[in-house]
Amino acid sequence: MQGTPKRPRRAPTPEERKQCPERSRRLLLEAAMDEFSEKGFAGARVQDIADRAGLNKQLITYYFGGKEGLYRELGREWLRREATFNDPAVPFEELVARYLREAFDDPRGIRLAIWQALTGEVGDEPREDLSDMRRRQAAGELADDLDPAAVLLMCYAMVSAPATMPHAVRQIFGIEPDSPEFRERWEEQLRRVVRHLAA
Amino acid sequence: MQGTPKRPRRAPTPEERKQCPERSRRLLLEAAMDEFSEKGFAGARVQDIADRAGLNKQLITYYFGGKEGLYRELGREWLRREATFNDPAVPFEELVARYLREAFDDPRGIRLAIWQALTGEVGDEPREDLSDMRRRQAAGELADDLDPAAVLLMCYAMVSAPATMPHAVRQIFGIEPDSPEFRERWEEQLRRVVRHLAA
DNA sequence: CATGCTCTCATCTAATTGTTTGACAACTTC
DNA sequence: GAAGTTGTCAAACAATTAGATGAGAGCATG
Repeated sequence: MQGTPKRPRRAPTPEERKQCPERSRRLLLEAAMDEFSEKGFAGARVQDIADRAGLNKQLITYYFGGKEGLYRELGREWLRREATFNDPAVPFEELVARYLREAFDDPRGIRLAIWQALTGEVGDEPREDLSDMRRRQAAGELADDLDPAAVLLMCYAMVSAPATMPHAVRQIFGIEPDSPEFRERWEEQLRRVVRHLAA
Repeated sequence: MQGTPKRPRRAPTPEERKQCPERSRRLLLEAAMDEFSEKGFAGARVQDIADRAGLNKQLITYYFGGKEGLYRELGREWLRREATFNDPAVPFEELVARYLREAFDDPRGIRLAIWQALTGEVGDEPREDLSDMRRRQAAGELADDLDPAAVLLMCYAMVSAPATMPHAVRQIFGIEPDSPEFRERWEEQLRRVVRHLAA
């Protein structure tokens, strides 16, 4: 127990030290999104999150009250972003394609959602509004014999598929789920299927 | 450190003690399937698995070499079962419906697979055989403009959807994913969609 | 420049958890 | 029935990990 007399701590980049509080919070959230979406809540390590953010892990307790608080905050944040989609003016096929591209570009949100679903967490999201789907059906964008709710769920499932079952993609297609080839092929097929559901 | 002098251990049901080795293995595998499919590898506790099996947790090491060994064995076992499906004689719509019922009756396999996918485990399953799908397409069970591989993946996704996104089911349908109402409704819609993909 | 507040860090602590150890019962074989 | 093997268990162990503690910088305000 010899006391290394506390080295004066090397400068933590003084100029970017100034506006730290908000910056640190942001860094932690970003790092947490990476870790949690990759390994889930149980699998993620606060040490890894802190390392990734380049900060001390105690800050997780300081800012979010601990690992779980950080996780919850992440969920809340994602929910806020989620809400801002669905443009009634754009055709359904295009809407789905947009969602898909978003999912390809950053699968973390979907992965996080799946993890939450698997671990049985119950976020109290409001009941989904189906009136837009019904309108599209009435406008002929969707066959009359189909249930708008079911179609919506199927679209979710298909958009998420590359993230939730990458192994199946490899097995069936023989290519990597995140390769440009697959992206293109999957989007095209998704569009065709949507068209089939209109006829 | 007073030695409780080892109570003679209450009888572990002597008659069913006889054929234990295989029985214990089986019990552990079954319990492990429950736990792992419910909480994933990181979330599952060997203690819980042992409790559920009514056995001592040390037996997990004894039989499977530890938690991870048990997990792997489970994956291998599932793969064996998976292989025995796909009857070329039965129409595609019916095939999908069967898969779906299987998934509803015991979602553990699907949940386990999703968990493995999420944690990025790479089981080296062989390349999926698409010749049957192509045959069906040629026979008119599938529209010509669709990619058989894509349709197959979509079916997987739709069958798994209730397990992978129960939250979405509640949000969109407003009912429980495992309720008979939903089961029925989802199967019917799945059938209709498959029919749409044939036209 | 002293004082106080905010942000940050290194270290310690307590709890959890997978695995090891050693003992002992059941069954088999001789 | 003695000896050895196999199956089972309880308790100890070692590693991991989330959170607590306390101290020290940065920066504002008096």
